[in-house]
Amino acid sequence: MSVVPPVLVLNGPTASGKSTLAVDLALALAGRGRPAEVVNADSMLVYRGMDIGTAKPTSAQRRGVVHHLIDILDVTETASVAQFQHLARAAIDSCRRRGVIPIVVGGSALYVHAIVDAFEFPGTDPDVRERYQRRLDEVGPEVLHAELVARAPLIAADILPGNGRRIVRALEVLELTGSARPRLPEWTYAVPGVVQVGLDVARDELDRRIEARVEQMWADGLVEEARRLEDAGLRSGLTACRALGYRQVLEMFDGLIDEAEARRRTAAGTRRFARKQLSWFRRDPRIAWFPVAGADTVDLLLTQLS
RNA sequence: GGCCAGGUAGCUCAGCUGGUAGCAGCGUUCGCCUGAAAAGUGAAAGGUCACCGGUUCGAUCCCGGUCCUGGCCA
Repeated sequence: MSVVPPVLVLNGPTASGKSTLAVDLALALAGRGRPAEVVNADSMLVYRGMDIGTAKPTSAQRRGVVHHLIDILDVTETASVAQFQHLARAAIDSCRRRGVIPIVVGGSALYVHAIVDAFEFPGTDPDVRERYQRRLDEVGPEVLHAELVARAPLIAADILPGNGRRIVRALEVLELTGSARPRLPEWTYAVPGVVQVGLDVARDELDRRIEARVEQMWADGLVEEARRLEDAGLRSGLTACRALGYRQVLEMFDGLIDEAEARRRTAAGTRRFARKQLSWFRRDPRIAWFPVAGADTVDLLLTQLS
């Protein structure tokens, strides 16, 4: 019998142990004659050379399980949700055609959302974007927001006056399509057979893990890695240089803060990031939550797939 | 032991010699989120103003004392 394999989405905040669990699960599935591969849905694992600071699973940690969409961009390149959506859906399709279960490991909630749900992006134009971006730099978000109000009050109503980024994009979309960007849809899967689970970790436990992880990154040579990437053009990119850890180390290179402060801010920023991830996950009622602690977690997840 | 500066939100501090404190920064909690998302953004909750007594209609702010912290001098 040839049934189309399900798509398993593994959600969870940073440092919750998603990557390891994904491999455990893939191996367990393979052991039952159901091959599985990992599809990365983390916006920073896509960068070549960003290994330590992103806690990218090493080839040893991957234990032979195929991982998709890792190391596909240089740090000078700009990642984008729309592009990622396309690539991830292609990877998922390729797995399923081969009878392989794709395990999507989600770090970036928007990415997961865009991959799995009915999500369409209205297009983009670098010149138009650039123009509004420049204008934002000149006049500030409030003025630009007022201009948006004048041109499209309904769209403007959804965007707070302080949020320059979204104002720029709204103006870009308005100019390109002549209409509002599509509203966030209801939770409707665009891909069949999706099963979403989440890893639940107690808040204080999560904070401890984050602290330990940052400690480990420094011990493993994050500063040196950042130096190498700086030589490779990290600063000239838009997205990669914003990654937690790297951003703080760059500030350190600039003499703005000392090393202890860079480390402290990395941990603090990571904690905040984890909270943002959680608030995003909370919105999605389709995620089934599992405690991360138990050794039987893999078995629990297997029952979700049968 | 003496002198000086302080003890205000979880932390760092602001507070015109009196009318029951600050849109403060950081942290915390919660929300928003469609081509940069590890990004970008909004809001809320936190205080017996060290303690005791006095002056006053009224004291975080004035007076006396106590305790604690940091610095200087012995």
